[in-house]
Amino acid sequence: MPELPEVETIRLGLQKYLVGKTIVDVEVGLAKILTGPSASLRVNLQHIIGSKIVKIQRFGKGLVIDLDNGYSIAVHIKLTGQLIYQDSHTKFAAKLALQKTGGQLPNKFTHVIFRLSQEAKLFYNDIRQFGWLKIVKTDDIQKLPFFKDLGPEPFKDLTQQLFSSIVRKGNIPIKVLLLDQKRIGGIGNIYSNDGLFDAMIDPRRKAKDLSEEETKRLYHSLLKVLKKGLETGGASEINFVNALGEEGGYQKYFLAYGQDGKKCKRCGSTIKKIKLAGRGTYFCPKCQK
DNA sequence: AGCTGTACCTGCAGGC
DNA sequence: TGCCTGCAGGTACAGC
Repeated sequence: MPELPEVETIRLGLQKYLVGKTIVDVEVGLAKILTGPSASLRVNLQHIIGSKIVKIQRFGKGLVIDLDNGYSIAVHIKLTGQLIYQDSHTKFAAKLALQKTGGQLPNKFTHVIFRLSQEAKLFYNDIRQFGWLKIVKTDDIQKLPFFKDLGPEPFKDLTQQLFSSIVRKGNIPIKVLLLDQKRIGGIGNIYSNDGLFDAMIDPRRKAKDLSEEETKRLYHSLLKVLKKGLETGGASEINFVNALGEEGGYQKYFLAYGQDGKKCKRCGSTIKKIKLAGRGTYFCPKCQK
């Protein structure tokens, strides 16, 4: 599931390949995916066609493609969105990871195609159509609903002290708190499960009941699993691929996520699966206290 | 205000 | 084989 490490992996790829390219044309297959200030798609596209890509930013699980004319394209890939870059040199890599869809781009899940300078293309694919792309003035990015309320995020402004104060205020299970993007930005179901496993903390415990020492341990465990996710290029459990269409490797290192019925890597007892706030939650009932 | 439950979608696994 | 059901999870929003 795309979380901070997965979205950052995409950002790094886009940063490498998109910066300096000009948007020549845009083809939209599913209108609800790409929106902008106007109700007219044609008017919205006028804000980006002919402009040059200058920078790719990430805020939590959101991406922002900045253009040289004061406009940006904000992107949220949600669960199954993919941003895949292709030019004459990169085609082959993308083909490998897209065998499920016949190894072709575009495919039936391609909803937007950006035609770029130098014969390059950027495809937005999304099986479940939950994701979105929004054309917006660069100055207004932080006014968008998702970005406006985004909490501090690991490796940026989330210090250990800040994390502690957020946890102390949480009158909800610690796992549910970790998933709340308004409190902390960038963590999703995989890394919350694995972080809690690494910190040996029961996901059901009320956040404010954690001791200072446990909170500190959890902070470092979260950074540890997120770092592993970054190093391995993200988790490709469902549909995640990087900007070249290649899968990541973190799924080989899952500690607790998706491990129900398997042996706990630490104590050997069985990993259990429960539901917490409607989400699959995996933990070791023996060593997560 | 803050929390919970559900909608948004589609593919896929499992049961019969 | 094929139909049906439930499940997967990030965010937005209705409702308590």
